[in-house]
Amino acid sequence: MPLSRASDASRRGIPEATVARLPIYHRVLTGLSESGVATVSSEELAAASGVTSAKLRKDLSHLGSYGTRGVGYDTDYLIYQIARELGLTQDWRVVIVGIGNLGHALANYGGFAGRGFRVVGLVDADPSRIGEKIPAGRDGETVEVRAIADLEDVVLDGEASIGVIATPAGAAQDVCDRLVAAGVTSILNFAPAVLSTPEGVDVRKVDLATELQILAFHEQRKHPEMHRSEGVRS
Amino acid sequence: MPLSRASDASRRGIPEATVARLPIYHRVLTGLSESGVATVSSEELAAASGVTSAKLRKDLSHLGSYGTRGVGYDTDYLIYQIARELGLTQDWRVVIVGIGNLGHALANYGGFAGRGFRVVGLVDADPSRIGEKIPAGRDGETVEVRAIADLEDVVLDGEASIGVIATPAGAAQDVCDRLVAAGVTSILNFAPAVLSTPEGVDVRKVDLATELQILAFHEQRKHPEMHRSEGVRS
DNA sequence: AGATGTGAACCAATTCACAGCA
DNA sequence: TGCTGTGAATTGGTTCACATCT
Repeated sequence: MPLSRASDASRRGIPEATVARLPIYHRVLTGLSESGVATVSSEELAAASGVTSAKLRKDLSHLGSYGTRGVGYDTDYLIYQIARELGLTQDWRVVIVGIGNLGHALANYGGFAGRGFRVVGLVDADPSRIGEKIPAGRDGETVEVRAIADLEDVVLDGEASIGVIATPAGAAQDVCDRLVAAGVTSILNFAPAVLSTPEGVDVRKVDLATELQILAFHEQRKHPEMHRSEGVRS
Repeated sequence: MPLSRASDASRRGIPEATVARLPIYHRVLTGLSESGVATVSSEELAAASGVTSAKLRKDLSHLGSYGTRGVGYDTDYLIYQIARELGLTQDWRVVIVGIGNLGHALANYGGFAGRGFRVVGLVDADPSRIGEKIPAGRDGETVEVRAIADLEDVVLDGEASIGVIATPAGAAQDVCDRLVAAGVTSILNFAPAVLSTPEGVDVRKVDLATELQILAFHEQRKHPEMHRSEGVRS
């Protein structure tokens, strides 16, 4: 590959691990800005974000050179640059499928509005929920729950490109297929199921049970006496 | 380091990336077993889990040699081995703090019971919720919501070692400190806040807004024409 | 002086490709 | 023959340490 040439650290290819941390920096910086902090050093921002300063600087270096040597980073300028890189300056239209407790929690999660995400549609399979108005976003706006049969219309009318699946596992693949067919190209999946999608559609999975199991694994290792002494042949 | 010697791939040090995938294999295998599948090849299990077969085999090799060459893996035996490695054979006692929609969703999430997790306590700061009985686990059992002031008692009485934080960001660090002081050594944090904990306490973070932002980043890259053509000096 | 930005060294994870066993 | 298990090669990510710039 040609490697293009020279300087340009920004264009093309920010490491995935870095992308996963940018939202944290963005949130921490927003908090600092609201507290009136105009400038931060990599040391300070790193500590507040729970990473090392070397990692933070390397991460930011992938976006460009936005710091000042001997001084640090301008809080608001850095917020803007990260937001731009993440695409937070656009507004992303999101449809949530499955309005149980989890879908409900997602719908009125405060962190979406103000970060470029707008919930434009809610869909549920339970007929008794249809028509229910759910507060979405920070202010008093509400979104009405519509029938699962209308899923395609909800996506098209709302011009949504992101779908959130908060249904039981059994329904997830079908919902996924329909979301994709209606034009959704990014999916956040909370159902404990492995989804298959065509090329070009991104899926991220959040699995509550998995997270607990990972914790349990480490927890177990902290208490060696509990090892149900297995195998190893005596 | 001495490397102990020979064979023993299992004891000490399963890679973190492998640990994160074991719960998926476990769930997929459970599904296969319920469908009457007695044997799987790495190819089949990998496809069903959304990974490559080489990765799957490498992952499983860290637990030991539980497959049969030319044949594959015995479904139930592999389920058991993964469960044992993850500590799913013990019962983990979990306290959930913050019983909003999210906490509610977590409390009656079906995937916990039957995987070794038992919700032994629910705590909320809202006085109007105290005393409410929430169904937890697969059967009809309920757990009563108790006051935030009782947090320490709930942890101690329930002998919980795992805490789940589903409070607003502002309350998270305080709740975390109190959980740790009461003896919790593993924490699953849903609040959008960076927690600091003493050595020896594990924290995993699940951040809904972060996940969406990562999706948005990739979504943005799919539509280059939308780039708000910035900088690069003309 | 005091911080950033970054090459170089290091470590972890993935992929390749095949030896070895049922 | 067919599939597992694993060294070797590769890729990706983190840490170190310092040259560089304000």
